Amino acid sequence: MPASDSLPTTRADRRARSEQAILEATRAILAEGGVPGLTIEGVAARSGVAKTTIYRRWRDKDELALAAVWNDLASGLQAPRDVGDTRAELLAFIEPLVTILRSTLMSSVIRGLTSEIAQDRDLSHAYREQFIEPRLAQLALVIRRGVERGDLRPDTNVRLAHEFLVGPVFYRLLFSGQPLDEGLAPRVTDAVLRAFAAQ
Amino acid sequence: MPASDSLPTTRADRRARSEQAILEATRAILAEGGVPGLTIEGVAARSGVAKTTIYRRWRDKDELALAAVWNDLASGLQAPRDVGDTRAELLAFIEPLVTILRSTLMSSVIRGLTSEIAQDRDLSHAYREQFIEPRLAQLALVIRRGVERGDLRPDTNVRLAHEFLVGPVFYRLLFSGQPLDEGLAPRVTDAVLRAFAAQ
Amino acid sequence: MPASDSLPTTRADRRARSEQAILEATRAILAEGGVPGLTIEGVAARSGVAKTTIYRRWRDKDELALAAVWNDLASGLQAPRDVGDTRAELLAFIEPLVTILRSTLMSSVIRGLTSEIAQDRDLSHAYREQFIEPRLAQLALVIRRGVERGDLRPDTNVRLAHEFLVGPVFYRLLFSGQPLDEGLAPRVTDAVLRAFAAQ
Amino acid sequence: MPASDSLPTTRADRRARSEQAILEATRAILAEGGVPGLTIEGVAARSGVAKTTIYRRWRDKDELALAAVWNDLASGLQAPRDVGDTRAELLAFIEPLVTILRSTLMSSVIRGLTSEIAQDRDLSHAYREQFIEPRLAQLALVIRRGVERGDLRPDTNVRLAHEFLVGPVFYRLLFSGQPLDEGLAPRVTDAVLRAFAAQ
DNA sequence: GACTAAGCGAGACGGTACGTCGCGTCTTAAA
DNA sequence: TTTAAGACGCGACGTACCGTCTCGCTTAGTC
Repeated sequence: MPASDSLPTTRADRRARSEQAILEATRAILAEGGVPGLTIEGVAARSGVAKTTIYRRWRDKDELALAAVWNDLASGLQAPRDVGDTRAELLAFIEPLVTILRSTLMSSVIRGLTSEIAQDRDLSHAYREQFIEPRLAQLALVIRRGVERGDLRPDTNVRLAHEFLVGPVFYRLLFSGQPLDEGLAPRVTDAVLRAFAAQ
Repeated sequence: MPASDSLPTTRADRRARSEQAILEATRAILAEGGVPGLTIEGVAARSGVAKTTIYRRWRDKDELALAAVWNDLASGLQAPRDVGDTRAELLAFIEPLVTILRSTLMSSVIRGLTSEIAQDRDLSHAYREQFIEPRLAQLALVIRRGVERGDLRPDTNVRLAHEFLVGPVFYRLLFSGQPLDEGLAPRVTDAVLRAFAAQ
Repeated sequence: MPASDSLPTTRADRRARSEQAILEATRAILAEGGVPGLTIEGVAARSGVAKTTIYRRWRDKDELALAAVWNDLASGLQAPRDVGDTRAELLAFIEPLVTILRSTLMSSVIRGLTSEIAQDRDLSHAYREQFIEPRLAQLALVIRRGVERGDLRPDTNVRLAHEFLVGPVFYRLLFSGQPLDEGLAPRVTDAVLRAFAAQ
Repeated sequence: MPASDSLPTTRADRRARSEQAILEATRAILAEGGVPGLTIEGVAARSGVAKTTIYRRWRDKDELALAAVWNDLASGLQAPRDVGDTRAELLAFIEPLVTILRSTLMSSVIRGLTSEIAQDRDLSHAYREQFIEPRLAQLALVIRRGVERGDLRPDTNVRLAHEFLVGPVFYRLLFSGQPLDEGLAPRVTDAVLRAFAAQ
């Protein structure tokens, strides 16, 4: 801070620094009390930032919470590479999601935000645009390769397949309370393979 | 002496009458503004009942909202009868759920309560106990008959099958925004039949 | 008649017994939390009596509190006997009041009731009628004897003298927080004697 | 920083403006219904201020009520000037108190607050510190001059004299209901003069 | 090198709803 | 008839956060 010329502190720098402070504080609070424990006032106090600074960047606490976990969420879900094995690729598609949702932070954030995502027009739109659509695109490639290999029916519906892959995962997370254990991804994958097998 | 059909006003009567007034007001408010628009104060004002009377019966607005739709939810989901046709019975299991969730009231309530169900220990416990477990029991009968008929694999896992049936439905409701159209139930049913087909 | 040898329980008995239970509970609660801690609901719970039974006898918690300490208050303040010494008789008039108000129970009750006595028409009327007037009558006798003995001026105003005797005591109790110590009564007495001395 | 003298709506300004609105509303409500009629919610509604803003400044309605009349109370009770006449100065000490307490507003406020002042540690402390002690200091000067003039005994106890002057006034206000008429101050003054006369 | 304006911290404010307390009324059922 | 039991409408409480709105300070980039 005093370091005269060490940190040139452009406006963008200041912006970035307070943004980082906010997101870190948000993650810390989320880890402690989940979405219900998250308040803008709390984030402001913890990050040493003014409430207005937070409101300048995010509309409400839901957007903030999503932003706080966005990187981890997005970066953990990469497109499966072509490994010549449809089952392996489907597994590579769904396994990371299960793993991420097993983490306390991410699971509690998703649990807490689901109602908002399901209700808020803007938030749901953003969620689909930025999260679901890219995932569908990833899955479409896997399925196309599976069809070409003769593993999957040519008319396999990508959306439906996606719903079968992730539906059970979210259902466990949100409703049934069944564990997101290591057997889940393979079992889901196998069921999908059978459901959409060629012939 | 019971004055035939006047108003005998026993304690239970008063209790029941204000309970009805509360639940009706709750449904009306839910229909208008969904769970976010539901406030205890609003219900009290609309039902002509004191706030305390509401708090005497339900811990918070989530329990109240669930109670308000409970009857419709539970009564709409009956065990499929044995009709000698596994596909028809699976359809009879999942179709009513899709239909119910298509209604504005029920879908907005479920959307709004999901986060609470997923986060609140008591509420999630109650939800599983009173809602999921009975449904699993219903499905178990259908699957047993399917196995006996040679339609389903003997080792068909009821929980997994249930997750495959309802997971896509809730995923549409909460995240993808895809419509709960008439084709959904049959498509889900067929996929499950293939995924767990005998042989 | 049927009650064989147990308790004949006439209606008056029941009435008296619950009244005693109420007053005892009231005193206990007053001793613990003073007038602010006194609630009708608390008294009902503690005495095992229904709220309605309390309301049948006393209009509100102020009347109840006053009733609960009434006996002690009234019985402690007897008319000074003629002992041939005006100073001794004035002392015998004011000393017991100071002593009573030194007790934790009585002082906290008076502190807590003062505003009600000062504001409520009925309560203030009852207080004057049942408490102040008898005391004035007691003091009038003392003063008349003092005048006859030549100790006090013949035109000594009883009300004014009374105000001088008790005013400082209540002022300490309510406002100044000065102790109601043993020197207070004599000092007040002497001042009054001088203020109204003959000649 | 100096802000000259225009209308720059500084933070202090906003603070002062809402404070004035609150105190005015408080006085109006007190005038109408006394302390029992005073509610924070009522003050908020009448002053157009949020409840929280009131709670930010005063702990409860008693502090608020006291604050609302504080100026009138304090400004009305000035130290008697040296006029070379002890009786006149004692009268100048006690007369304004009687006059103030004759006003409907002030008398009803004091009646309503007395129990709180007598019971609440903080409030009673504040009352003594800010109100009684300054008055004792005023009276001490009067008495010192009276002693120097040979009107009062050299060992005249200021606290006791104060209690004799104000005790009767408050006793009338709170308990006896006797009027605070114009004769009261002179009679109290004369009695005190006799009680503490030199020789 | 001085000036402008962006961005920020600070924090007061109006507001909504919360969940709680105790009031005093009322009705029923038991003694 | 009196009581206990207890549900109820009601008013107010004090609290938690919300999102908005200045206000000055600090500083970066422009003239």
